Amino acid sequence: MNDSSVALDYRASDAKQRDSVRLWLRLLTCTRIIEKQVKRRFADQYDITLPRFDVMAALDRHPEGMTMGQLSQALLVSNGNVTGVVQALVRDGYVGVAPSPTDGRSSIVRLTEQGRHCFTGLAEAHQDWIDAMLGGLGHDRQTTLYELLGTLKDTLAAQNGKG
Amino acid sequence: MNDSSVALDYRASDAKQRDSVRLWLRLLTCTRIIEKQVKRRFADQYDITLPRFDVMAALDRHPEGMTMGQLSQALLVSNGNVTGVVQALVRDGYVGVAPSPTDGRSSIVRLTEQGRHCFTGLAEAHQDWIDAMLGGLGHDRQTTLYELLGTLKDTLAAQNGKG
DNA sequence: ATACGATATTTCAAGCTTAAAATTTTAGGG
DNA sequence: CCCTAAAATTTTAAGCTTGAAATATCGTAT
Repeated sequence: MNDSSVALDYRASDAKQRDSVRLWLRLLTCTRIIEKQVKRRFADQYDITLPRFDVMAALDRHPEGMTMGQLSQALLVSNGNVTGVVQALVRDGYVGVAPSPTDGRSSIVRLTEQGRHCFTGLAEAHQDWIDAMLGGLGHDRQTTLYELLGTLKDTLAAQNGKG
Repeated sequence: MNDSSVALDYRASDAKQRDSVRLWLRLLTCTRIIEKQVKRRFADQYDITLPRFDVMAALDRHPEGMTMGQLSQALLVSNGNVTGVVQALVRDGYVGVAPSPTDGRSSIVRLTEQGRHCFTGLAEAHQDWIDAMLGGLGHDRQTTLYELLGTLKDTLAAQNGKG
């Protein structure tokens, strides 16, 4: 068992290693650990990948359907990426694609009945896993962490505008 | 510009969305934003990928060299993955591979002189970017966040042992 | 009507990622 | 020396990811 902070902490013994880099590495480590867990459990227990879950989650929130472009924007991934993931979900019967009635360029992607049913179970399991993984923090620390990450997200967004 | 928290926050309007899931989504969003920034800057300014930087960073900390297996362990990625990334770095002249003198199965990977020189610049830029991105938080909040993430990492590790 | 710029999507090439199978070498017992 | 189990690595197949190029369609100005 390798301690991931040590693993990812390049130049750990280097005094020049700046605090913010250490913070970043720790943020990255925590995220990767959780992501890996979730990914593995989805694969083991539901034979589904994280990107497919993400697409289904987005579609679940939009029963009216979404275009490829909307999906791409919502998930922060490229257009071409969405194409492949959606095609896989179509093959599996979880989503359906229909031409847009108003725009010949667009197609509307929707969960099928099977897809919606499947996703319900997926989402519930997902929430349980996350609850179990983060619950150990305790309510107060979770709240503080949530707020700090909110501040971080805001400062990042502010820089994004400027830079 | 899309607000990523909204984007990733599936069932944002659903009261059943649990607090820990919201926390997880925010953690994920922050990490992805920073990772994407760093990735893009490495690509634009140095024509290098994140995984290659990671390998070089690990090798920089081990001037004596590392085996493929050690690299794989240190970076938390698979064996086969390391093979490809190292091969790319060899092609670029940044690392060299030599057979292990003691174990015919193993090869020792090291930064070349060019690789070490290149990495110095990379690491400096990397630290500057992270500093700029996280610095806006302020020192106290950075410290608190660092500590909270440490606690999270510990509770995750504890579960890993049990689960 | 037609031409043009903008928009939506797909295709493509390159690269990262993993798990599983195959390969090679080591080390130890006959 | 041969056999075998374990260990290190590579290969392979499948999938995700991106950015750029190619298609197709829309809307509009002419």
